[in-house]
Amino acid sequence: MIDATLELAAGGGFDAVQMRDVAAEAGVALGTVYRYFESKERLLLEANLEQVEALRLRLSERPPTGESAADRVVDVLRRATRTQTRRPEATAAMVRALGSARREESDAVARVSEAMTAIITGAMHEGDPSDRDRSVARVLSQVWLSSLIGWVGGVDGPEVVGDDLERAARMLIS
Amino acid sequence: MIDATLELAAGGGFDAVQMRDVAAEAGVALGTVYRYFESKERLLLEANLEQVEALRLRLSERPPTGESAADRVVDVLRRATRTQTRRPEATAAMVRALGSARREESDAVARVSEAMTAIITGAMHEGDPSDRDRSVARVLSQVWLSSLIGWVGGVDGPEVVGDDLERAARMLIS
DNA sequence: TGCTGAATGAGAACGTGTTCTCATTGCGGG
DNA sequence: CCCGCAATGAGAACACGTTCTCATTCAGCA
Repeated sequence: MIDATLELAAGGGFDAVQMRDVAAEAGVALGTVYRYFESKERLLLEANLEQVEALRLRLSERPPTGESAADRVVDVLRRATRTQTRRPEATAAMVRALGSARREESDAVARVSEAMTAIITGAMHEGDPSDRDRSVARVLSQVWLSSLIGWVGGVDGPEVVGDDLERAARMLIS
Repeated sequence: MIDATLELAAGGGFDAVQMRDVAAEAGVALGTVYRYFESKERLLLEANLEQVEALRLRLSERPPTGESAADRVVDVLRRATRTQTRRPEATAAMVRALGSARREESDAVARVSEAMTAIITGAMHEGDPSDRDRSVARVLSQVWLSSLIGWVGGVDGPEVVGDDLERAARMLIS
């Protein structure tokens, strides 16, 4: 079902992910989709979580390059941004799910946000992050989300996301 | 229509703002609502814009207190946060509209975000903001949006919004 | 083999955002 | 006063997320 979701999302964004189509594409009944995912948002959030975890895996295999912590964080964020902007429709669908999540989906939203924060602290340096590291990473993940919302909403171009993140990272990590 | 929207939103959040009810409450036909607001999101975004402009007005009448730029910015952000968290349902409705806006509403999203950024640069000091000021304000408005999304989505408590903003402001403005 | 209960399939049904149709109203120009 | 026309009212109609119903399948078990 998640594969079907990603495929439909990549094709036409949020609106193209229609629950009936997800069910058909996955070869199950509509009720079965709702047995496992309580809403369309959750379905997209779980798909998003898979993507973020995949990113985390790729990063652990091929760690970020860069001399300073700031450089490494910028590298990670730009790589992530490039991955997202390469599949604009799929990203738009998942970001929209993030932005319109209800209370019932708060656990999924929290997992996505924690995964992103962990990716950023991981790029800073080896070992446990300090409190300040965690605060910085949290801010960056918030900037990340808002930038993506601006991009998928057509407010900014795709390059703005990376630039915003780089500026924020360099201001926060000295 | 915007008054009706705000009233309904204050009562029950995003889901309580039903276009038929907005029309009835405003004493117009459903088609008339759609003549002036192309979608439910736009209706809520225009309502949100009014709120943000009202905040800007209040701040110009009663400027933020504080010795340093950081203190003044924190004061503004905390006041704004208090205003929002006092009407949780209305805020939830408008934030959800912001988070799920489509391309057609990009102008409204941009206006909200610009208004917020202007409020923050205005709190820093008199006169024109520098490029760095603008970057800092942009980051803070992004943190503001993401924090509100986290709050209305039930991920964080209301106090987290203010704390996140204060931490971010103090890290960015020295 | 037959029984039981959970999972699933198939599809109807409902609510709400959105679109469409068409008659009515009201106003400015002849 | 009447015409033309844009705005509006009233409500049907449509699309899609969500819920519900009920029959069928199938694994585990006696």
